[in-house]
Amino acid sequence: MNIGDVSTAADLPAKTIRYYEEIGLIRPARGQNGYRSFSQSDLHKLRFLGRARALGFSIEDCRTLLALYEDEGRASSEVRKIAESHLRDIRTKITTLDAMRQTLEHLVSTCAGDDRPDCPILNDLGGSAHEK
Amino acid sequence: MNIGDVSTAADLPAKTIRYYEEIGLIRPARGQNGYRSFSQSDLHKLRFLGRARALGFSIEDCRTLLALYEDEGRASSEVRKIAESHLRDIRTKITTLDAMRQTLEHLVSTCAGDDRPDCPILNDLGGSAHEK
DNA sequence: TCTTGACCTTACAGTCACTGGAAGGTCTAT
DNA sequence: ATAGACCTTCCAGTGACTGTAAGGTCAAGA
Repeated sequence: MNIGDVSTAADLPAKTIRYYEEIGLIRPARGQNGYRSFSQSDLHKLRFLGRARALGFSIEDCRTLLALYEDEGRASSEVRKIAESHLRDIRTKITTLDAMRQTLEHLVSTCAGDDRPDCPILNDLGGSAHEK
Repeated sequence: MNIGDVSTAADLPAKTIRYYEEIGLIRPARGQNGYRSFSQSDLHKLRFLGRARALGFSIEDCRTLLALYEDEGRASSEVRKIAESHLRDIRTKITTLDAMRQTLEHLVSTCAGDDRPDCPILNDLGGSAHEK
């Protein structure tokens, strides 16, 4: 399969697949014409990577997870440790974003949003609530 | 004030403040020795930027918000529009992260996490639930 | 056989918002 | 005079791609 075929099959941009090769996540063979020639195994890895990235794992986590996936003798505790650490990061991000959301929702709700200059959002950013 | 003073006062790294000058968010004066010389107004702007960034606004949004803040004749609808758009982005991010969190929590809970190789997390990433 | 267009290749720059480090100038206190 | 804490600029690196340019390859139709 050429890169366009696996791009469609794995639902990843061709650019991304080339990038994954560049950083050593996959090592597709080459035809005489210089084109990359992808095996079923390559495609399978790309799908694995696509799913792991969709769950927010970093490229380095993906590299480790893929190695564990290929290692028949792995301990599932290794995998679980990575997933739990990532889960903690995600929970932290959600907490941060939720605090932003609450603050912004409050500010937006108190802003008239008309053609007058008075604006609680700018007042808050300007520090009116904390100083003076 | 020198950069170290405003760095402390605005709780922003000196590196970040130099970067903000480089991209034209602030324009501190210079002393004869070439050191940046920050006014109270510069400090005020830096605090504004720090708060806006903490709410997740992009640098370009910050630039616009700062300009609106300085513009006595602005319409609050301009500000509200930016805040609402940003709020939508945040809500989308939270939704995405929450879906990741749920999937990961489920996967982690079904993984023994011991020294055996069997691992539902890797099985899922490998596509076992979707193919075969 | 020629040409068109869809595919493929590499290489380099740009994204976002910083962050790190090197190499050197300035200021203050001893 | 010197030490150390400041300050300066400049360049490179981060993560994970994405865009663009310049060119090579392949299959189908006139």
